[in-house]
Amino acid sequence: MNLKQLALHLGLSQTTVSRALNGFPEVGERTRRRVLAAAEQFHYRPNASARKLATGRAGAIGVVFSSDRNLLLDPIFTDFLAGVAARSAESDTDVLVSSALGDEADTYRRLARAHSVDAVILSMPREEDPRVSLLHRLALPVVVHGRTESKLPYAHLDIDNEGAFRRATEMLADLGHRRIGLINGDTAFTFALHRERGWREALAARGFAVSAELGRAGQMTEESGYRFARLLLEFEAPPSALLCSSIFAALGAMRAIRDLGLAIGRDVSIVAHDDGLAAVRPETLTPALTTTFSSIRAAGARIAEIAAALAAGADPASLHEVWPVDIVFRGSTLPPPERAS
Amino acid sequence: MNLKQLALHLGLSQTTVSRALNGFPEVGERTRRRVLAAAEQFHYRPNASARKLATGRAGAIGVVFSSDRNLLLDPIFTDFLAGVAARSAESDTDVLVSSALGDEADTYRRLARAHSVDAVILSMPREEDPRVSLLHRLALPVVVHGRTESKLPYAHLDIDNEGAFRRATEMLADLGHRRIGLINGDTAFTFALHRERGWREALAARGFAVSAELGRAGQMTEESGYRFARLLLEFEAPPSALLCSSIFAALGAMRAIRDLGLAIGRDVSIVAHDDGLAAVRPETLTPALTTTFSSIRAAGARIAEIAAALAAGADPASLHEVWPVDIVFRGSTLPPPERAS
DNA sequence: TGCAAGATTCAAAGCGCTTTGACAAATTCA
DNA sequence: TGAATTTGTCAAAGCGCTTTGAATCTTGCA
Repeated sequence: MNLKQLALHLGLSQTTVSRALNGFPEVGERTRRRVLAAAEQFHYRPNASARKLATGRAGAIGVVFSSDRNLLLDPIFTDFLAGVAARSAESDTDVLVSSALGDEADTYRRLARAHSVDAVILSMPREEDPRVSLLHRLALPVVVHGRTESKLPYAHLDIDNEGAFRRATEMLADLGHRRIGLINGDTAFTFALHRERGWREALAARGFAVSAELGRAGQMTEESGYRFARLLLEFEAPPSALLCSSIFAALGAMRAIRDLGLAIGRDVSIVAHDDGLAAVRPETLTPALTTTFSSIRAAGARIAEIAAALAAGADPASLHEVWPVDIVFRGSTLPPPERAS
Repeated sequence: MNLKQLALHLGLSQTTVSRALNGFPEVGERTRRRVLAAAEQFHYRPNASARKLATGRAGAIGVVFSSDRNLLLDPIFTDFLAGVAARSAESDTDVLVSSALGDEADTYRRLARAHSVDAVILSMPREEDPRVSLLHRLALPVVVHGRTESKLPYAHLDIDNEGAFRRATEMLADLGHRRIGLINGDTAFTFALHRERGWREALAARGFAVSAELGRAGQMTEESGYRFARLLLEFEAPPSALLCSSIFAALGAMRAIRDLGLAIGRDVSIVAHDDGLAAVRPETLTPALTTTFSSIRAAGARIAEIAAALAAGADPASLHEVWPVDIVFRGSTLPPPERAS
């Protein structure tokens, strides 16, 4: 059943039916009701492609699997995407997921030139990210999940990674910790850079030595969490507390602590960033994990809204949000054990 | 730059340019080369919507976040989707991700009637899954990731869950284990049902009592793995080995074993199903985990191919695959400790 | 009652592409 | 050399929708 048939059936013009369906004001109330009823009855749905062609808008937003993480996939992406998809569904927008084969820039160019999407979501930005200016040149609106250095006005939503890790570090310092290790994501990415900065600043503010060797960055997997934690804890003067950039890394760090015959909390405190994944809940671990928490799913949902606004022509310069991050205090953080130092 | 402009520039008709670009045979070789060169030069890309409208095919496949797991998201979905997206990119097909708000059936109806996609991928099917017949009625080709009871011909790709868990159970039995627990996914889903069946059959084949209480099913999270393992291990006659349906559940089970002061492997053996996630690698754990392994990413890639074939009109009845599952023997499985029993 | 203003409705022109059926040019064959 | 093919190209007709600009029908008011 298409518009023509529906119009024919109703004895109306396609124009009127289209307008009635799309809520234009110049349609009589009686007529509108008739149209709506018939559309309902025949399960009429405008053909997506035809509508796109006529309006020029794709009615879709794009998400590109960045090649950076193409091999090493981040499980939190599911939650993020679920947030995006859920909110997009509400505004009847499609979500197009593309994988960048080879050059990621090509993928964006393809999306732009084929007019497949009205806006794209850019994940895991780097401090200097050429993608933002590329998209600007392509005139493809973008909302960045995170932040990047750019003079160009670009919409973004980020969480306060710096503040979160600063406060977490301060909290550990308040408990008496002097040597606080950081197990971070790859600092090529802005979020990791910000976290490192927060940690570094808090240490500096207290006058603690900021030794680079206490800050490690890499993949946020269980295994690398384990490896880094072991490395740090086997130092002459090991840290008495560890900050982990992901729950998976924290799992690895906890394993390392145990493997070394130490107790989590009592011997080595742990704070982890929690994105709110259902698969591993920090509050159910033993001991329950102190976390910096921010729901990545909620971020996805909000980003979908921003993308929709952008697609509708909103000014990117006005679409900036930085969400505060909660610290949830639990059993994995205790004062450091008594020591000579 | 659109087709018209390109044709104008070349002094050719739109027809010829279109045909040249799409590789039709009736275009002169010289002409074709000219057209291709110009298209390259001007970065011409056909407008996706226009092409869809003209051809009637959406050039996209759909993936629906099932409401079943909408709240409790599965991190392995990222890997699956990455596989789908990567392969789809090769065949220039879009991947549309939709979230089912409310009734999932509505989402499929919407996709079908708006002709947004040429085929859909159905994940986590149940034994009796109304979605398959719904999609059949909607004439929307479907490829099921897993299997379901249905008389209708439907394409699917599944892994041999039953065989995997049967062999894993047999392997444990061969090591001398008599009481083997199962920590499974929700048996409302076929994959979990099959795994349970494999476990059950192996036990029965050896003449071991198949006590229902040794088989537990629920979410595949760390927490529920912990809970179930604890429950089982606190029995009067606890299992000496545990089969876990996911690496996350295995992580929880390992924690439970340790919390009870037991040793993984020596006191309680563990086998887990490994989907190949990078975030948690069974071979790097202590002890390294014995697993049934099948890359969910590879499955996603192959499913994208099947979906493309379906979209191109292939007969679903001919598109069935069941992949064998490898068992990878590692340190977490040892003979059971000597006991009175 | 007559007419301007407002409320509805419509026919037709795109949107940018593919594809059909016709036509011209080049080639082959008798 | 002329007819019969084959090859290469084109104009035009859609695909199903939105939207413009004009036409028609109601009202309200003088």
